[in-house]
Amino acid sequence: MNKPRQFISLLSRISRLVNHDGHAEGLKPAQWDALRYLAQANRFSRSPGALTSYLGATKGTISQTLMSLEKKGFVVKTQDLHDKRSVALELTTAGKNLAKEDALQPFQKILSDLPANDQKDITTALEKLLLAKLRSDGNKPFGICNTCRHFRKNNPSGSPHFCDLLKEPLSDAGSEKICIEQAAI
Amino acid sequence: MNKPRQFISLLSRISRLVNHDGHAEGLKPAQWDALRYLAQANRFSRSPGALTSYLGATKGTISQTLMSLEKKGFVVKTQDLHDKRSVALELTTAGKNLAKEDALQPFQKILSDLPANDQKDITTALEKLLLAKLRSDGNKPFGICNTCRHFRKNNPSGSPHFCDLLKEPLSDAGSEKICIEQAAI
DNA sequence: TAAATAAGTTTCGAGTCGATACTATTGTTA
DNA sequence: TAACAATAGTATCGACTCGAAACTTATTTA
Repeated sequence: MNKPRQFISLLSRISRLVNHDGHAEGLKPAQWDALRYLAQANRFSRSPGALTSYLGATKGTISQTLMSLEKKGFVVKTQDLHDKRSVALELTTAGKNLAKEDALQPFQKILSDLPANDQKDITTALEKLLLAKLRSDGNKPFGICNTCRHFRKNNPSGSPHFCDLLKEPLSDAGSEKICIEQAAI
Repeated sequence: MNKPRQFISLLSRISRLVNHDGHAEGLKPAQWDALRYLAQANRFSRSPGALTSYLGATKGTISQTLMSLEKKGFVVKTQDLHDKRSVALELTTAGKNLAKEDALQPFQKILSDLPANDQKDITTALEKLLLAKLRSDGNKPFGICNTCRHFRKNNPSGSPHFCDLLKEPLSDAGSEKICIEQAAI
């Protein structure tokens, strides 16, 4: 069997299993993806547009998914004060609790049951593959705030940290979250 | 950011990108999955039931997917002679040609552009993860025929190889294919 | 200020997917 | 061997997915 075909097979089979596990707790895979994102994204990144870009979907699809999550009581929408076109998304308490019971927990368990160096190798491999694909597609990486070139640690006045791009203060917790503007140093 | 969440994020994001690429050439991801499988499966494994088990879907869903592929002219169904309940699936010439232009080719290119040892590490990692998950879910591995405990190489009389489970001769090409009965040695 | 752009929503059509019910055929068992 | 169970698939339902395209408001830009 030739190597190329093997890689594609592996990738598609794993994706399928991931997708399959995404049917849990009455949600669909896409809804879990949105919930997971909203639980991890910082306040600059919790909008339908950011979610659209993160998930690589179209605006219409995201709109539908958010509508479902809102109807189920996991998400609330509020209008942005500065830009009246924009919508700010927030998880409800129920949404936050559900996000903790992630549908992909079984997969997490699989990993945890493997030897420690396998765990590390697998995570590293997935990271490399994801970044290469994102770069190739020209998509934003959506990395962690405090790994960004605009992150300024320990700003003396006020909040502990600072975003030099958005000119906004950052809390300790906030700087651990996913940001749509994150760019490698 | 805690490690567990990171792994789940990586996994779900990659799955999503894979799924996204699966919308190509007028087919859907599930249809590509079926096409890819049929292009690789040996004759004992080209049935709706085997495909159902391989893809971890329900019989109804597979029935629908196959109906689409049949209507598009990529698959033909024939009734099994021995068991009149069973259906044998075969790719048409168009189906075989399409399978060569796999929708996940872009992903393959991503991998090929990485350093050789990264390619190997990533493939190995995916293999480990997939096998661990399949084992945990109690699913069949659907491995390659000639890596099976029932594979007998170079049977003297007639065809070059032999399956000791199904008591059937195996060609060289056939023994390179995916089999539903494959079991680790 | 008019035109372009951007953020979201709405609608459409084909497909997905789990669940359930159903048909036909084959195996088992009493 | 007749009755029952198991197996291979199909059909239908409802909620959802997803790309595409049309459409509404806002906000920029020229």
